[in-house]
Amino acid sequence: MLSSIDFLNKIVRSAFESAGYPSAFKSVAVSGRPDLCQYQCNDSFAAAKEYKKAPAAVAAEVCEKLACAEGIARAEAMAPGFINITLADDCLARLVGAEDEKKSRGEKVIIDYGGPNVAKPLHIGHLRSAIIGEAIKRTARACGDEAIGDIHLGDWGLQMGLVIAGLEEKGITDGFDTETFNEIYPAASARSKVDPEFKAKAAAITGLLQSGDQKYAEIWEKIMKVSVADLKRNYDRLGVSFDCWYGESDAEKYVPKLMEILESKSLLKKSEGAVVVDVSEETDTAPMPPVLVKKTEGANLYATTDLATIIQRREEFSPDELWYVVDNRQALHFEQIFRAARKAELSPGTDFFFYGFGTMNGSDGKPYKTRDGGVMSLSVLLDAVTSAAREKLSASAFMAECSEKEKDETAEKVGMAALKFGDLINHRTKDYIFDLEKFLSFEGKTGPYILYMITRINSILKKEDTAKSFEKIYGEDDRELVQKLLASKEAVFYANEEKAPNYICESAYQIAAAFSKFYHGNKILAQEDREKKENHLALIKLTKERLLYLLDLLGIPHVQSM
RNA sequence: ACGCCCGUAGCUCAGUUGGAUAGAGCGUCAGACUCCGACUCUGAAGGUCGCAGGUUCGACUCCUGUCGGGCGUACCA
Repeated sequence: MLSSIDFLNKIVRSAFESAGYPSAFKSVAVSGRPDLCQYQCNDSFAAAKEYKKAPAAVAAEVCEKLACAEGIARAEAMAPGFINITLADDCLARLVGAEDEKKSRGEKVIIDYGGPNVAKPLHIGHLRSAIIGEAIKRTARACGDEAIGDIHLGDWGLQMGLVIAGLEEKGITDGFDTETFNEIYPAASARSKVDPEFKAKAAAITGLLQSGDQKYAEIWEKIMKVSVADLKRNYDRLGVSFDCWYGESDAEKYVPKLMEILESKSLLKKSEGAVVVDVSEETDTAPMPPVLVKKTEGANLYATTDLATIIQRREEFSPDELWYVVDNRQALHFEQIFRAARKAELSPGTDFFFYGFGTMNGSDGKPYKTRDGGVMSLSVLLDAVTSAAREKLSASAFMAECSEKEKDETAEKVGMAALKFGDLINHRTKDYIFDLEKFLSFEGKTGPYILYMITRINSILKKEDTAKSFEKIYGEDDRELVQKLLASKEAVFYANEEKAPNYICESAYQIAAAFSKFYHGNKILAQEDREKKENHLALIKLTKERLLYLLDLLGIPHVQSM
């Protein structure tokens, strides 16, 4: 599929040029008035200003040039100066059926997302980073970037000391599993808040571990092995994968180097006992707190490992860009990190970006909790979604003859599709309300609705397929479907520009809905006109391919039938 | 106190460089199955885009002020 906007941009640009307004043209857009035209260009207003003419006159001149261009069905100037363009059906069909252009190799990007802590159960706070980060990564790749996903494990902080201390108390040295962690960590964490002695012990263990103590290093290795395997299971379930499983422990090796650089550039300062880097700038209108790199007692902090990680990534990958897909609430922290990294030139030539996301809330608008007010673990949530999907699917006649195993697999996929689509349809930066029933519904903008439309296409193609390619539009319904397919090209582009997967969700829904309308209005298999039938089959095949492509960018699974 | 984000239909939310009549889903109401999967489709009602100014040919979008909500502001990550 080729971009209709790219296609039109070339034509309209040359029309502006030959009409004598070479510098005014910027871009064509999908029309906001589909009753008038398919595409519009508003740059006659800019041209009018620049060349001191009436917008309507400019629009008329440009339209005159456009009228004879190939592929254009209509180009009309409308008061006060809009340029309205409609493409010819055969042009639309040609664009939608064409092979994709090869993407040139873009930037090398490292995407930091996921960010789970080792030996602590994944909870719903980790959900958005994982699924948004995954969608952003896949979209970036589709748009030509070389994207590397790094999970950035929290495997080196105080929580490791707490878990080890907890294990020691119970005399556990081996044979533990994630269940053990689920018990030990919350208990140890709670105890450290009321029992200073225990906390000191955990801190001491953390210190020993970090300074290379043999005994603790061995326990740490075992914990890592068990925990990482468990994390992989959870992320697999979500369709999320990482190229690198590096963690804070890997960055720790770069801390001496970091301190050396900061020292050599005279950026370190003592402040209230701690060692800090001042990152305030003269243009700041608000106070900017310094970055703390060493605690009073000399230990490292969050910021220290984040900065060291930048060095690590530079040495291994020399990335053009570094993207952090992290909770909005860490915006200030990363602003500080970016400033410190630039000031110390930790990775010259690398641009840093913070792509924050909002929280998932309950129906009360507050962060989602379990019934007793605790933090809900991710696996509990995923199980709940899957079993609700299983329940829903039990009404399906199409599932009746399937084995229990197949039913389970389908329910898992439908559940994940519901959850991920329900999340990603919301704008990344905003909080949203988790509503399982709504997400799982077959009606409206949901994952299951889109999957359902794919199963309908599958049903038809199973009965009759075609090897012919799509080349002809017959009526309003298929024209609209073609336009929605073409529009998805721009949706992917904008999603990548803004790191906003909701554009892709919306586009997938638009395609599915347009297909559904087409499906209801046209008999495909019973069509007597052979050529028309072949074209319709080819069109729904294209539709299916496009939907699968968009779902894949979102990291959303699909099913053959449900 | 300061800073950032949000406020759009009854509810949940979109809204691409400022563009034509502000959109969608759910819900409500009225319709559509002898037919490829009706868990679907068609149509209708529903709005002073929090409020007040300003910039502009044109503002949900930009600027200022104001009200309401969320979050953040050095030794947790």
